[in-house]
Amino acid sequence: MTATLRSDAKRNLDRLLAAASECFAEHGVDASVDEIARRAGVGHGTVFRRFPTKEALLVAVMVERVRDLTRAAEEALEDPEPGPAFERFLRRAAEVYAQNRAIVEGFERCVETEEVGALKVAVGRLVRRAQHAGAVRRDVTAEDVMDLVPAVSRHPDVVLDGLRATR
Amino acid sequence: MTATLRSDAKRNLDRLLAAASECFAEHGVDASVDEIARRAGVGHGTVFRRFPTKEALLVAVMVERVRDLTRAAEEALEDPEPGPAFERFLRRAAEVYAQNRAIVEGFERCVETEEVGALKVAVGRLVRRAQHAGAVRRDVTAEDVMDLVPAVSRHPDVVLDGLRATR
DNA sequence: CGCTAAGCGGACTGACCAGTCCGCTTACTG
DNA sequence: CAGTAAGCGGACTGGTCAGTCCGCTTAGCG
Repeated sequence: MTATLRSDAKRNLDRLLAAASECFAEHGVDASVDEIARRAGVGHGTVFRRFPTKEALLVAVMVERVRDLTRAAEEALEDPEPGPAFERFLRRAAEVYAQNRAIVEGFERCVETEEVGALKVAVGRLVRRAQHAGAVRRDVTAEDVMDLVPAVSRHPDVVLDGLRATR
Repeated sequence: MTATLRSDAKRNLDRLLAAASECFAEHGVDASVDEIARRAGVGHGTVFRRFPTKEALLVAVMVERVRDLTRAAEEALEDPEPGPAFERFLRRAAEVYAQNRAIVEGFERCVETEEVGALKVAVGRLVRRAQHAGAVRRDVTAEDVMDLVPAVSRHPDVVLDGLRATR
């Protein structure tokens, strides 16, 4: 996929991705390319040599965050207790959300990537397993749960209680 | 406060507010002044004759929405059943939220107005009354509840269950 | 009606931003 | 170490936006 880069180019690319990740997290998807380039210590022409548009850079960064979450979900699946594992994952996702102003809009830009597909699969398993164990109400899907992440980040007790199996 | 306006000016102001309300609802706070003016059928110079900045126009519009909600909360307070009245108000607020892309950011711009103060008072009463009646858990405040409106709009059953008194 | 101040709208400005381009620099190859 | 392609950055473009200004229009008073 990526042809071999010259060593300086590789270093700049790494810095660029790190700077973009920070800027998007701090300022949301409206963070400007200029600011990202400045923080990375490169000219902004360099940004567009690596990514055709700002959008492509955003997606590249967000896909990384999605992978982080997928990994967290898969780890939770290895926990023998379905209910607590589910809850731990949700709290983790809420933390990520709280620390990244670009998450919601960034996600929307990624919905068609295979990475988001993988996340949905992992969360789906996590949810169904918890439902099977009687820890989570039956009428919610993985998408509902991911939808509720922002609410969990601000009011975990209320939302987690609401998600528990009724009766 | 407002000096008497010439009849044409009054008509334009009314149209302007209506157009702004629609545009902000549809496109969020980033709706452009040009589009608002176009929809109102006026030149955009007219916007700035009535409001010093776009921000001021936004606040004027949002304050109206806040008043609507305050009225709804006060009506709910007249319902003899605290629990259902609280729930009905929350669903109503969620509807308003769902139909207005500017609500969240618009609210932030109004937090210091007396109108938002009045809303908080009314919702506070509604919440405490429902808590007294055992219909709502004790550990939430009016602000928590208003915070949860977006979540209610998408997942009313989960969130309302979470808000009910436990045990 | 005629006078005038209130009102009007659109041309204009300056700030900002994504994306392009090109002359200079530098890491690697042989 | 020399040649060169890969890489670089910043000037430039075109578009959008909020906010200003001024010559024209018109509501409404006397």
